[in-house]
Amino acid sequence: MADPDAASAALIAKLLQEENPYGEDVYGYQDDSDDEDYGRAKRKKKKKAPKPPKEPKPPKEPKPPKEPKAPKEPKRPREPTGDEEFTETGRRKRKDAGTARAKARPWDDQEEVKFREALVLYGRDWKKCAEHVGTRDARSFTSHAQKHFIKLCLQGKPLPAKVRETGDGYTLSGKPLDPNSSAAKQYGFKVDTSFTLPDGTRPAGLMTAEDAEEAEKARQAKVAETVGKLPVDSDGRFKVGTVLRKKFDEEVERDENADANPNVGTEDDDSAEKWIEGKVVDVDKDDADNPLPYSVEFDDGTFEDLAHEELEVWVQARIKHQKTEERRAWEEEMERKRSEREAEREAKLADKEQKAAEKAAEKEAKQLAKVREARDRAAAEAAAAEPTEYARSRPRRETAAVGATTFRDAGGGTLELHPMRKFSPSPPGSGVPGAQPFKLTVSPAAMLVMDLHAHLCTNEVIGYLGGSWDPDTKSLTIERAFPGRGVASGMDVEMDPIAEVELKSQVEAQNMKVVGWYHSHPVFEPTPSGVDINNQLNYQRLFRDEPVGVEPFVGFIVGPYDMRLPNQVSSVTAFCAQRLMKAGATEDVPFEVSYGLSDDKDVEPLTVGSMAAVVVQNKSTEGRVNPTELWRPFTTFENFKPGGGPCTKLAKLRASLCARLPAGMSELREEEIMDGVAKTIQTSWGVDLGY
DNA sequence: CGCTGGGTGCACTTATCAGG
DNA sequence: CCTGATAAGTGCACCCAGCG
Repeated sequence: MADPDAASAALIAKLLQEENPYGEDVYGYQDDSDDEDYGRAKRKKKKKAPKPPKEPKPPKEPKPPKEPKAPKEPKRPREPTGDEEFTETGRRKRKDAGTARAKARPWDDQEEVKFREALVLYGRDWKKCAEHVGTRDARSFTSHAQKHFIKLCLQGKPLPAKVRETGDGYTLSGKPLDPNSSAAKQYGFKVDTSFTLPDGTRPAGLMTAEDAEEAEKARQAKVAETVGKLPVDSDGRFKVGTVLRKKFDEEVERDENADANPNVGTEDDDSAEKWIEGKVVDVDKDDADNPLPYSVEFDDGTFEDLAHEELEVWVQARIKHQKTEERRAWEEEMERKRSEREAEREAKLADKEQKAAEKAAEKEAKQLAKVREARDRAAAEAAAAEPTEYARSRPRRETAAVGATTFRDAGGGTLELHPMRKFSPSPPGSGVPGAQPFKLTVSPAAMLVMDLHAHLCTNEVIGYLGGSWDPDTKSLTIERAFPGRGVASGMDVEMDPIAEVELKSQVEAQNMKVVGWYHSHPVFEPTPSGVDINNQLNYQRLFRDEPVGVEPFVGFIVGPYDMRLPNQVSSVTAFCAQRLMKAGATEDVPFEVSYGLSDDKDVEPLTVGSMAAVVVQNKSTEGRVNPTELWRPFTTFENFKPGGGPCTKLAKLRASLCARLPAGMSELREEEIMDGVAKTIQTSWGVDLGY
């Protein structure tokens, strides 16, 4: 797996541990805008002296940013007065158990309509909202709204604009919703249970309470196990024969590695230390006052008398050392397996090539034989006609090796991500050396389908991009994306060969050319891997426009669920590849391709259809995304600071696609399209999204 | 019986006013 | 301007009824 991913997830996990995004008061509830009215209305019932009403204060200037309030010490809960009972969480238990209560009455359709209207009209002014409904008081209204908001959050639907004026969060107050609050929990903020780091752990932010509990239990079990490994007898004494290691601190050179590579944790910094085995050869059991009752013989022939504590430290150190070695072995094993798979894959590829080459060679040989035969015959005839001189001096054709080496050497093709280089700032397609070889324009329709496709699968997805190439202006236009059925294998995708052919004919059926391909990096950055670069080079070669000397073919990578994204919008990068010479060796380098968006006015029915189709196409895909799962427990991640409430994958999808809709589209239309996508997911996948 | 949704008590916080 | 009183708002946990 990609290291950057692991590293970043770990980073986030750490961040989350360090600062709970919900722990601090995100904002001090300072709604400056329209408080006056609000407050006055509230106060009306208080009889005021018939003072001349104060002239309405001018709209308050935005208050100077509040000084960070001195950390309020949490108020002491009232002293327990005796027989009061507390919940496990420290709350006082309710006393209303068994008391009579108002009859619950479901919200009927009319009330529901009024409810929605009220939110649109009055936002969080609950009094006015309740008045608008007419048949409910403010308390009922807020109760209903609380749950309504949570559902909107789950579905990724936006709050009404008027509500957002007083806060983006999906709570009554506008603060970010806490997915672990019991109010939210019962509405099923299910944490993505499939997302694990390469070492099998989960980032802290994605742990459920149960997960965390389990992890803690496991940790404690491990501690117990470690302690249990101390080789002591029933009296707590080290046994004779106990194997120890001794650390020779004086020989330890603080190696530069530790400094040069800060990623090497302190846990491993004993790698440079020297260890030597030793054995307890005698224990002075008789004299309880002897401070150094243990006689130890080390493998270098030295003896030492030691205290119990020293031995314990050493044994613990030894266990720890073994652990790190185990880990190292595990990592090596993983690496070995990975390269094995890689080699296997490459061998397969090479095999394929070889077979193709053999076939081609065979064909060539046959043709050659034919030609030879004809030539020999002609020569024989000529020789018969003319003396042998010509036959002997006639130029001979070297039989070239006809191994169609369309694939590169095995040196490339790793799964490591390669940083992309940038073209020179000269205009794309200008022909200036170093400039981007063509102009690239992408339609929102293509972006929508690509992004949607990537959001639907936890595995990598793959597809083609159809459009046109204008050699005169050197502009490449991508009009539509054609989602393929991917055969995902780990981090690498290949397209089902049959689907590939189908897909090509689909593109052609719409009078387009294949001008690019796309794939996704579900949870890591959209930077091409060696395999991606390889693929791209092969494609480029295949689609080369020889007369113009340009390879009008571009690769897109979509990164939908990278935890590091600053907001909900996926990152999408375009790249092409070049083979460069470097110190006599070739190096294949990805270049970032800049692109513009065509200014469509609306989303055509055809695009809506494509989006529906890709949803349906993936309904029984193995790595199908669970849309109601949490993508991450926060919405924004700016300057490494998590912000906002929980974000489900559905919310992520909606928001990301929304950002790709043609500019200037009405909110109503946006919602219509997004609701359409969500509903398609709901019906075709058979999941309840509450739409 | 478990799930869903309406309703409410508790323990606060926040905004505002009146009186000093 | 400060301060205490007070109304209203808030988050949350929990209760309860209806439903499949």
